[in-house]
Amino acid sequence: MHLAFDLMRGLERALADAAAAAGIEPGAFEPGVRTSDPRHGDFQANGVLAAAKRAGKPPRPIAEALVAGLGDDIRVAFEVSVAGPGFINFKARPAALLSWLQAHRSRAGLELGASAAHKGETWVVDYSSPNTAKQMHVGHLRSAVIGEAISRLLEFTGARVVRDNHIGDWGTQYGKLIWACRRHLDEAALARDPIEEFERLYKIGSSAAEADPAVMEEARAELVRLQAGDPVSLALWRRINEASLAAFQRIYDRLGIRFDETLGESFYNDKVERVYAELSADGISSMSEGAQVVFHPEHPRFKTQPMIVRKSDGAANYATTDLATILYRSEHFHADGILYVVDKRQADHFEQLFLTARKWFVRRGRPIPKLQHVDFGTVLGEDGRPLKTRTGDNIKLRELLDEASERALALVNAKSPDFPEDERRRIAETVGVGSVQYADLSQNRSSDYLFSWDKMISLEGNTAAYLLYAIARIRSIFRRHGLECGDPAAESGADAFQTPDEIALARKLVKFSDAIRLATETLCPHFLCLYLYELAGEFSAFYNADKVIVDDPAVRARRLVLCARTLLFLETGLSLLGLRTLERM
RNA sequence: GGACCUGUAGCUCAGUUGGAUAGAGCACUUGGCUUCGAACCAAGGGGUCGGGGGUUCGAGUCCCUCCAGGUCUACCA
Repeated sequence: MHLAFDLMRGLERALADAAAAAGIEPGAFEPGVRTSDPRHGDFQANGVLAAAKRAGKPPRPIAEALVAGLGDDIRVAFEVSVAGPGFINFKARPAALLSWLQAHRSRAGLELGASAAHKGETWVVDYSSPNTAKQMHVGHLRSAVIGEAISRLLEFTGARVVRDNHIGDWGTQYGKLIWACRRHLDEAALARDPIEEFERLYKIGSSAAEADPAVMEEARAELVRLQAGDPVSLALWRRINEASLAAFQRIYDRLGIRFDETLGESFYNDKVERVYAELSADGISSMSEGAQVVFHPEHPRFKTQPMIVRKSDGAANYATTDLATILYRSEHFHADGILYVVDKRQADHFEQLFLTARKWFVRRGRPIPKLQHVDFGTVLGEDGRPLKTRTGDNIKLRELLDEASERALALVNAKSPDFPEDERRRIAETVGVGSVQYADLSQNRSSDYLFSWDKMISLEGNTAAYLLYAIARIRSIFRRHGLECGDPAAESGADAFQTPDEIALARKLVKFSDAIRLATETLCPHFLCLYLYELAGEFSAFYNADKVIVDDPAVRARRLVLCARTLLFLETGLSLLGLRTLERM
């Protein structure tokens, strides 16, 4: 029995064929296959109702005709029935479930099946993108975590992914910072904690400039010197960047992030002239109040609210570099798509940016990449306001991860006191950081979310710890019985699933492909989280009801298939979300 | 003022883009370890899906309107 990776797609094709054979015009029938409530089956086709409506005929006879026209391969694999007003239900037979699970037994095999979705495409993912000379704080968490998960999902589904950290390493704030560096730099403090020292210096520069117009003027002069390539200014600027990137990387290491490119704003310094010139020559931009701007007359708001591409003082702003960046990504990486994993408050900016870029590219006859703002909401404290410390400062990301790790360590110490200390620490870091990542990913990214230590680290419900625990239990079964996970020998002779809990788990397993497809299509990792949580839940129920290591070799083999695949899917799924997993905890 | 987002169980959230009797977790009640890890499982109560109108075989989901909260709205990113 051959079953494709994506069972839903297979059913859609079979139904389309049956419709053609039944004389329904192509285009008049959209199969509309969805996963369904387990009470009804595994998949259902909703399309007959709409087609019948259009044709002005009763739906049930049409559904029955389609079912009668299905090929033998479908009938062998599924129980097919017509229900209600005209739904077609498909319930996978136990033998088909086993067959699918035997065909998808490795990560490489899953990837092969999934990679059809974006094969041959190049996607640039723009995420994290902090400003240099500052610590990363909670505000930087979501972009980093969501961006990494989306990058991994796209890669898994066949795309070439360019992870680009578009850092803020240029702009007016560097004038003030360098002004302060020249006067107040404390080399000892810099050696101890460079970012802290730069933050201190920036505060000095910023408040001095605010208090004294002469200082402001000097700061501006510093910026001009830097832009002119003054060696002392440039050396300071490089030091700031190096120290900042090193600090960022320490956070990224803990989150499992590694960028392919770090092309910050400064990289586009010499590329903005072309933006000014082309937009102006193409008549896309105009002059208003001394600035070069783009209006969009067809847009209800942007007909009066312009996008400023060059400030009245002649300088570039983020709109300018963002346009130059799109051009670079298009010409240099040949991007088919560019994703911006950025706070939803910047929605207006991206809408203007994309409108402008498309007009510009159309005028120049360039291929237009798909442009999407992958937005996300704010992290809120338990008072419902943006998460801050008690004193009103931003919570540093390093301290947040430290606390997560510490809280997890207290738990590991309580639950597994006999493990060696260094292992307990490693487990705590994996559980703690993973809990932060998972808490963020498991919620719909577009809405704000409430950050609660207790919920996150309580390790109950839809949390990282629950999934990691399921993995640890499966690993334990194999370890205890001296078996290697996924060893074909241990699985040979398996017969079809029989008990209710075996069948329920197997039915959940074969929907892995659907979860990957859904999460990737919508760029919403929480769909994958939800699937993994439900999978772990089905496993726990099965584990509680059916003993795996039993004497009957056929029963043991089929249960080992379930254990091995649950483990594979949980580990693959978590790694696609950017989480590390554990052997034991 | 305008535009956009949000409103689902006491609390925190899902709801596969219009499908069948709206689902989880927490909290609460009850039961389950001499048996592969109880960081677990099983069972139970809890809802006018913010209000009202509409579209259709069918609406938490789409359109209109009102209410409440949030965000953005010309040279910061």
